[in-house]
Amino acid sequence: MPILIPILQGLRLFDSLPLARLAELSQTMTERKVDRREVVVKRGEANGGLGFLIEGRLQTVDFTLDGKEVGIDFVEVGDFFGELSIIDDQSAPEYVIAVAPSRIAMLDRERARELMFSTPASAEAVARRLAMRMRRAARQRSVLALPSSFQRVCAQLGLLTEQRPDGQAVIQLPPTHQEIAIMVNTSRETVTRTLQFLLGLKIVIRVGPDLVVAQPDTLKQAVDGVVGPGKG
Amino acid sequence: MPILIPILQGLRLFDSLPLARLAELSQTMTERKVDRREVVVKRGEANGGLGFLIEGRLQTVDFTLDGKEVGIDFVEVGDFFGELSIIDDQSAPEYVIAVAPSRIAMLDRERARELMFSTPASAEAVARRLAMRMRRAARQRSVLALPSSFQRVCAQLGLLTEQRPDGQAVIQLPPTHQEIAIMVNTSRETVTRTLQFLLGLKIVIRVGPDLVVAQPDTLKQAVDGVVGPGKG
DNA sequence: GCGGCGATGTGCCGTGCGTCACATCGCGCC
DNA sequence: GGCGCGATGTGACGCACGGCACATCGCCGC
Repeated sequence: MPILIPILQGLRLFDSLPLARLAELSQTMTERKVDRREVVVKRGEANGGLGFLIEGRLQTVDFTLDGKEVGIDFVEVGDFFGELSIIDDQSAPEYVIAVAPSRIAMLDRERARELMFSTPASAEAVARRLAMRMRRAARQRSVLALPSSFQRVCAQLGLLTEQRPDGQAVIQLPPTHQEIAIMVNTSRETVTRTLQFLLGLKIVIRVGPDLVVAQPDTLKQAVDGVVGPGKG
Repeated sequence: MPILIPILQGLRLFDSLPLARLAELSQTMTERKVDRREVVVKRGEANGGLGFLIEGRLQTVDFTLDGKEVGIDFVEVGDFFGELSIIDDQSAPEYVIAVAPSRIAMLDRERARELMFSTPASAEAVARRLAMRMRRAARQRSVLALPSSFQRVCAQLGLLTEQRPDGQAVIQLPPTHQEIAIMVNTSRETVTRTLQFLLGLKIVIRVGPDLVVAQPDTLKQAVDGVVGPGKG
């Protein structure tokens, strides 16, 4: 099933591509719908293609050496994923699962490789995307390295925050406590307790399904360990 | 001061380059010697060039949000570094410091950018290198996500191990306890105690300045939490 | 030799937080 | 409505480990 060209135009990697080429590619790509929790890419899989997220939200996850799940990063609409194993011909380093019902498009390995490296512009786009992932990974690591669970949860909340146009710092559709716990290497209960603490001091506030960070500065102090349970 | 061409030929990024181009580049590059502990790239620096490690060993480090140091990865001879800020024109995401006296060569930003993206082959080499870094980062993260300090230290030792041709698993010139502690987010004392435990059971053995992993399987069990202090 | 410094080893104490256990809530489905 | 299931909240317990303090060791310069 070919993919509609307007959809392809929404994908960043195709930005610099002439329409004719797009039309050509659209014939070879296939669309797939996935449910929440469904696995899109298995770790260890080789020969996977390049994936594009058209709608929904994906998460990359891994497992620790002792089998516990670790959340790594998110894939947002317009992003591609699965590029690593195409670049270095090794197996996929992590799982990609859907955290919301999603639509994805797949491009086979050979064509993807050609697309990525045939022109300097696209090669640069790929490199830029990898660079962005590296920076996100670095940020995530500096969270993971914080000494106390309480601080890590606060820091992760900081990372999840988006600035709304009206200046409000909001966490839209926050992950479940369990998901946050997995990302910052702590227990679900500790996340609950930390959130209770932050809600109690009105540092963050519940607004419908979203969380609003009412006191971003205080949250930063909590990350630094200045503010916390048993510290006033 | 130009760099000798044979030295440049030892650098992976230049593999596919014609000799004439190499000669040209050698004129514009400068060499620098750095001492142990010296800072090569500062985080936040923009406009840095592309660095190449000719001799010695570098480490990328960062600081947590609350100021503690975090070890991230190593740069080995023949690798390049500082590529992120050239790719995406943002400031350097982390520090690069020398962990051994080193010699490095610098190529200025514009020429580096041209070198990286002018040909598909070099663009691919850059992408491959970024991919390798991503995979290393992923491994490091799966260590950081282990629940207990003891397990993390053991896992880190696993990562530091190299297979020697004679089949022995060796950690050559092991980092100091403090450096290991920084990498796995624990305290120096815990690293000491863990090593004492492993040495006591002869799971690892000291051989001169190096560490030999005598029982790789047992070390793996320690990572899984099967073997450990208070578990026989 | 000696002095200085960084790396290592070890005891002890206090506590943060992982874990278990259970209550409650909210939502979708029949 | 009522049932079931996943998400959330909360108390209690115990121990791993971070932090401090101090001893020791090895190396380098002189």
